[in-house]
Amino acid sequence: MKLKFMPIDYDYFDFEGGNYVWMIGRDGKGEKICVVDSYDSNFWIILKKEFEGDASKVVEKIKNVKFERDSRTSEVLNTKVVEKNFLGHKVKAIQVFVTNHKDAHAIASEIGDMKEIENRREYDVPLISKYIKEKDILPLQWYEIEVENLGVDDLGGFGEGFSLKKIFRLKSSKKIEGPDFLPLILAYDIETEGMDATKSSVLSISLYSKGYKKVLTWKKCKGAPDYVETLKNEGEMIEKFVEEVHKFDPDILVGYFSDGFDLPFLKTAADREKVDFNLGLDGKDPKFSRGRIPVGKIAGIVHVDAYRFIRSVFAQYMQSETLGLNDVAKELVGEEKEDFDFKKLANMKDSDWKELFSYNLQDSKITYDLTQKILPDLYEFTKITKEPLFDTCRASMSSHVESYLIHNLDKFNEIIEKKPIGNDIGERRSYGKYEGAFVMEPIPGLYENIVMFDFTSMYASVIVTYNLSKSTFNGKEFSKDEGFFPILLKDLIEKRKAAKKEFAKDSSAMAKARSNAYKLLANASYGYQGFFGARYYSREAAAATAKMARENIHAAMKKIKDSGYKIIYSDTDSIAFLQDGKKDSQILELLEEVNKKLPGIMELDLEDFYSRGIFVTPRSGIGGAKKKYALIDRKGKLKIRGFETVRRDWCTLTRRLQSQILEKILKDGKIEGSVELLKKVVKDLKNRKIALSDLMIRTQIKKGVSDYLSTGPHVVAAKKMMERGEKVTSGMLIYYFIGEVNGKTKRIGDKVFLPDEKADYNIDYYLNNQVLPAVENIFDVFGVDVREILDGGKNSTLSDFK
DNA sequence: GGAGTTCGCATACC
DNA sequence: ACAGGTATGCGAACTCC
Repeated sequence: MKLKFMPIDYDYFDFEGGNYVWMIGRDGKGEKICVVDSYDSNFWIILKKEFEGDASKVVEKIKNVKFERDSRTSEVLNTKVVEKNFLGHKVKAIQVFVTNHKDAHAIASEIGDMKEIENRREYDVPLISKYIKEKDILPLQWYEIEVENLGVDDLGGFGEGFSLKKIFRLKSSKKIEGPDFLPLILAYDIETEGMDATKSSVLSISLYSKGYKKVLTWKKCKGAPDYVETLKNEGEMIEKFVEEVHKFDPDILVGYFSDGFDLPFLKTAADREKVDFNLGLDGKDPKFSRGRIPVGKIAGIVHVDAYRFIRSVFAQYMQSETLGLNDVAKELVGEEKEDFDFKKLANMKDSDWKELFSYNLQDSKITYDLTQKILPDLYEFTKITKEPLFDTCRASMSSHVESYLIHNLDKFNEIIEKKPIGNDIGERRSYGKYEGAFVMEPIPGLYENIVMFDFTSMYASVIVTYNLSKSTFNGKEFSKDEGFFPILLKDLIEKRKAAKKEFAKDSSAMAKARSNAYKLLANASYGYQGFFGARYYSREAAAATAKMARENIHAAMKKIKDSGYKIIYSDTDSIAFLQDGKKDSQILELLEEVNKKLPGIMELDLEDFYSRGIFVTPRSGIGGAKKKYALIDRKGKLKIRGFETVRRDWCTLTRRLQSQILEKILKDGKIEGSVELLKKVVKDLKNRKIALSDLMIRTQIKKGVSDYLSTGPHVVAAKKMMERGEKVTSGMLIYYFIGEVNGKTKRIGDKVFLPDEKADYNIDYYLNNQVLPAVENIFDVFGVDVREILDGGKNSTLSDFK
């Protein structure tokens, strides 16, 4: 029987000691089907140069290797001697086929360090990755497949318990063209009494999709809206949730932080209430793998935690100050959470329940909208890195790069390098840092008409231009023969260029996502080579990349300088200089001139023209501060970098005042008027007119409270919270303000108050440790001494300012 | 016990 | 631990007399 098939989700199981892969996907009619295929687990043995002629001898020695574990016998089934490449060199290798992939590593060890063997490889590559690579059955691509029905008793009754009835055994497959995949997405969110699932109940569960909304609860509430369905108790509510998900039959079930909260909470609650939580299409419960954050896998439905993908792929390019649902949804889709005061939970009226249900539903709705927004990116990452959607949405940037490499190595007939283990990591980390980017110290001042050039994907183009990678380094220098890493990176850069052009033409979300995915992968590839956990780690390549980047930026700076321009700033891949009355066209000519001299694929680009910019001294008062400046472009749009305005650990009052002053200066080109802005704030501060919310300081707690060597104010605040019985977890933002206390104390930590504590704010602190430090250096550029103006020449007592 | 310095920490830039 | 190094700047903790 022939079918069209697009795999979405992959998993595997054992039968009679061997490995089988099962895929859930859609057929040509859009129906969900399951396709089962066998997988022949294998790894590689690479022979030493001098023993290449002894391949058959080695085969003879290893073909009887057996390994027993957990009443399972694994053995070598077959071998194949093949000419391969490894790290760019031709090698003679033996592909060793074994019974079970779980034992591949053990068998590789069992074979041991024979004198003929140089290396053993690929036993550490996950089964699904190997399957996708070797059988070339890629996620989210269409195939024409030849299948036969899988009988009920086949493969040990594999299909037993499946709610999905169409289960096939794969005979052959052929890649074909097909329409883009529009997955059916269902978002969910839960509200609970507390944080401990063994004790606290789930109060309600919301579900949302296009044309579908539902809130399940067991809390009685008069006059609840139609979308609310009230069940008898918590257990029945959870059962109903499972039923609703199965009825809706989504490709993707998505939550926000649902790996870490919603799914495990529901599972624990289901166990506590002794009801089934068989969400999987195989009739089983979600599986949770151990790790820092648990991962919830539902068989046949891709469980997506939108938070994880956003954090690893988008976070560094986003403006949001937290990665909470509210901030992220506001930035990406312009929607916000509703308000609900959780203190009310202790005593809920009907109207409060209605509010909670609405709040619950809104969370699912914005999670759904957010998922629609990031879906093109998720889709492109999946296609480019060729890993299943489930893994793509959870993978770190380094593993995206690595997947991209691994799945493209066949073009180079290349065996995959191993992951570092135990000692390797310690050793790699012990080398310490290498020299990185060049940052020029600016001269503080207000500048007019500034041009900014920057290199496009500088580090990636350096790697390609100079052929810098693990396999092209011979211990001393980098070979001229192009290595697979630079070639694949060059491919990424070219594809990115093409995608960018395509986007300029059709401007679809998908075209944009394609361009974005290529760019992100290319930009992460430099960090990947310097990352101790990388298979293709090369400290030499990373250090050389930084070095050649420095050389190139210096050469470009010299060219610009020699053409008569004054450079005012440079950081890593950008150069800012004064236009100095020259026409725009002359600047573009200069750009072309510089570009002519650049080696390889390196390219300098015009970032923008700015009408003004300000650079300040650092707090030490010596020279100019790096990574701290504000520019205004010709359209009047501000670009503020490094200033307190863009730092979330400064209070709103300070940030707002500083940004107002920067804006005024950059728009007017003079300091006049800014003193008044400051005076007003100081006056309000002294008269206690400032709202406490504008004085709240937010700092992230990044480890366990007891692990701190130095007890900063936010640690003091966290301790206070714990004393009250509030939960403090590492990674959360701690809010506090500095208040007045009696008695002598030096430590600011002794004046820390939590947001709801009753205390007067500390005028002296907010004046001398917040507002003034943030604006002083800006005024200083204009020769204005703020403290002198504020207290009329006296010290900073400011007593005459009421 | 105060002044000066170093260190730990969070956050930003690219 | 889950890409890298370069920077600012606070506040606590230390050193020194």
